[in-house]
Amino acid sequence: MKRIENKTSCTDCKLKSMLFQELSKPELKYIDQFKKTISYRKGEIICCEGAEIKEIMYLKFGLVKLYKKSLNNRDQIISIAKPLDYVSLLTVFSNSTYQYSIAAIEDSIICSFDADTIRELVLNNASFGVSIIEKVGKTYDEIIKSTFEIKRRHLRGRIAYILLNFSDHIYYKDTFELPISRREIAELIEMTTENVIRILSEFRKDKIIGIDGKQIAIMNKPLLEKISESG
Amino acid sequence: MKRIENKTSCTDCKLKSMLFQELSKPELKYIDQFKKTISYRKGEIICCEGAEIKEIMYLKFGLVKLYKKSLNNRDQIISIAKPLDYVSLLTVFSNSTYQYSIAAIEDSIICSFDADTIRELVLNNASFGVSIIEKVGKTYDEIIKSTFEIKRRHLRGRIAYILLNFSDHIYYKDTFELPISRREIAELIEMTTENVIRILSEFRKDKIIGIDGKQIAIMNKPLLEKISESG
DNA sequence: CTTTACATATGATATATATCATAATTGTAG
DNA sequence: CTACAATTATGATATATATCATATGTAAAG
Repeated sequence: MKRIENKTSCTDCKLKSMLFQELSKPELKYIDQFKKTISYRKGEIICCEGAEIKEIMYLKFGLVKLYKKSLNNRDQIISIAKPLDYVSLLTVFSNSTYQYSIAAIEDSIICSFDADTIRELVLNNASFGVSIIEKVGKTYDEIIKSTFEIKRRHLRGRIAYILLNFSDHIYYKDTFELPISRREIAELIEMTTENVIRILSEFRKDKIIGIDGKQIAIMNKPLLEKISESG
Repeated sequence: MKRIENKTSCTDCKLKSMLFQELSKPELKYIDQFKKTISYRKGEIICCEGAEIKEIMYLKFGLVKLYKKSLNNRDQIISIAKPLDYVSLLTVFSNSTYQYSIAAIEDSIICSFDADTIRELVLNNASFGVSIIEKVGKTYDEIIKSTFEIKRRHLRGRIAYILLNFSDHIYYKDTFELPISRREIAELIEMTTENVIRILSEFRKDKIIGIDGKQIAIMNKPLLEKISESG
């Protein structure tokens, strides 16, 4: 189902900024030879935990979820990543197999580079290495921060927190379409699907949000923020 | 309360292996000039979340906890680190302030290097940079794995899991002294202090473990493992 | 077009876990 | 040595959350 395209060269790509800004033009041209640009449809799996890592992937467009599978069919979503957020995968330099699975939760475009080639580049360009350390470290710190924030809240607070997160840090709008199902929200903030649905309904009845399927409209943001903080 | 010593030079240090093996002798001599070796007593705070990062610290001996403070006086322990486990701090290259607090939970010895000096070294020695990426990435992946394992268990399973963790990955013995209080165990595996105490007592009554204060003896390991897996 | 599976929805009930209360023990500061 | 605080301990109770049951709507499969 995945389609490979190859239009933009790395030298012209505006999205290289975060990571590849340390690379020279010749270096960019060099990695461009090994680059694949792959589109994934919403729902498609990009990589599976345990599989061998052969390439380094960069999210250029879309939204993906990082998750770990649990035996009892209850996965845990580690984080939701958006473009520029990070090079998926974090694990690349430290492990030979993927430690997480990744799936597209919106139509996405991934730039994929041969892992050995990137490794070679780092050895020849230390400041490129530093920018990778910086980016990877910041991403992990954010994952840990977010886990911390979720764990310290009760269910209502968790729902409020995650709605505000979509609004303030992903869509930058008070009206948006949830990219994931109620079940996946449950896997993201550690609760049951029924309670996600129930609390969303409560918020709707209290006129804090409007719901139309996956469409969410935040109607009383101050109250939602208060619930996120203390509820 | 912290005492600064300076006996071993980095060139002779057996603990440099993980990270500094990529450095040449002159480089080791160079960082040696900026190195401080500091001893901390059990209970002492090594650094505080939010403070400016001026040095990179390496745990040479002892045991420390990485934790985040919560408003309601209920901290969350992110992980327990032992020597060679990692350079504390993970955050060093990605943030200007500490994202976690660190405290000694056993008498510990920390090697502390000026952060700018290390940064400079990385820029001059790319393979040193690669080894940092590898080590930091692996450490973060382990933290996320352990969080995943704790979240998917019920309370009894969590207690079993953490006891096995001390036994199998920290002390390599079935009899050991807990380095942390029941309250800290609660902060580590996300439950209340009372329930930690209660379940430990249950395990004692069921002859799975022996308890004498902080001294723990695992008496029925197969059963403890079964509880960790499915209980 | 029917069948099947999955997502959303809501109520009733069960249960795991937290909270509250109290006491003994241990550690610690004066 | 005494006084105070923190830790360990256990029981009773409250409550947050999960589980079970059932229904409707919606999307995928034959």
